[in-house]
Amino acid sequence: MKQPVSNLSSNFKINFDHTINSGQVFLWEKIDTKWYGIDGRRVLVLENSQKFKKNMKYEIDFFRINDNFEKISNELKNDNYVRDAIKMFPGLRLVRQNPFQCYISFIVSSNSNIPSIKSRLQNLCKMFGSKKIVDGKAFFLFPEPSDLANASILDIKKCGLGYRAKAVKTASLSILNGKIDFDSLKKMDYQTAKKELIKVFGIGSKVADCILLFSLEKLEAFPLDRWMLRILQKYYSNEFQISTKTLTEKTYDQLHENVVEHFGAYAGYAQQFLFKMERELYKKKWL
DNA sequence: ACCTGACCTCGTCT
DNA sequence: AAGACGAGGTCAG
Repeated sequence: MKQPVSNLSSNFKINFDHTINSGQVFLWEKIDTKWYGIDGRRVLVLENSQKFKKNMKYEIDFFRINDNFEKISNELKNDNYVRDAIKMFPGLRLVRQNPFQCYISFIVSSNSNIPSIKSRLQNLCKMFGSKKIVDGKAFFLFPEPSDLANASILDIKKCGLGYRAKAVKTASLSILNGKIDFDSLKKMDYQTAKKELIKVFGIGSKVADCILLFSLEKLEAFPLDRWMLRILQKYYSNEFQISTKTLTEKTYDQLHENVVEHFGAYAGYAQQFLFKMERELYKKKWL
């Protein structure tokens, strides 16, 4: 039996450039050689060739260092295209985000491109978040649920959210009144947690999957956005039937079921590699 | 139940 | 330089 690789020693294979530039996170910027990122009320700071020390609990958690990536990637490599994508971006990883920030980020993402999403989130932080100085630089932390729940829709709109402003306010209220509780959602199975999320105004199948995958421990979540549909159509026309029409909730679920059957329990990881590969191919902007 | 159009705004392209 | 276009979807009719 092969000795398991120590998680702390294998993690420096993580490539922060690739991981941050993969559409999972929006509030990161590179200054000189360091990445600075907002995650809830924290500012994460990382160097390119960062090695994780035991006391970096928060960073270890964020970058999912304790996932057994050897095992996961071995399983993913059963699929040829995912295998190629892993070969191209071996240091790409999923991250584990602050749930509230992730929730709002993807509500705000609907029908938008990444530069717009980033701009809106930055504006929300500036208007509703508190300031923190790190390395002599000023950062604005992500607002708390109460900050956005108590804000006026008009003020939220000033951040460039358009019709999404109402959704951000009501979704934040759902946190305050307990209709959405992230710790409970983490404990539920994928399907049950997803049903709860979709009850929230502004959250559909795709956004729910992003929240589940990037912040609520559901690695079988596989966000089916226009890119992923294009990818499935392009490389997997033998495996999946993709119609050109927009998916209804039911057809979405059906396709997701087939996708998990094909890619396995770590389908979410597969999605991240495929998404990264295809968007790089078209030179799409990340941040 | 499924299908279609409308939707705010902004970065990018011409 | 101004105008059109489309973007990691969702909701209502």
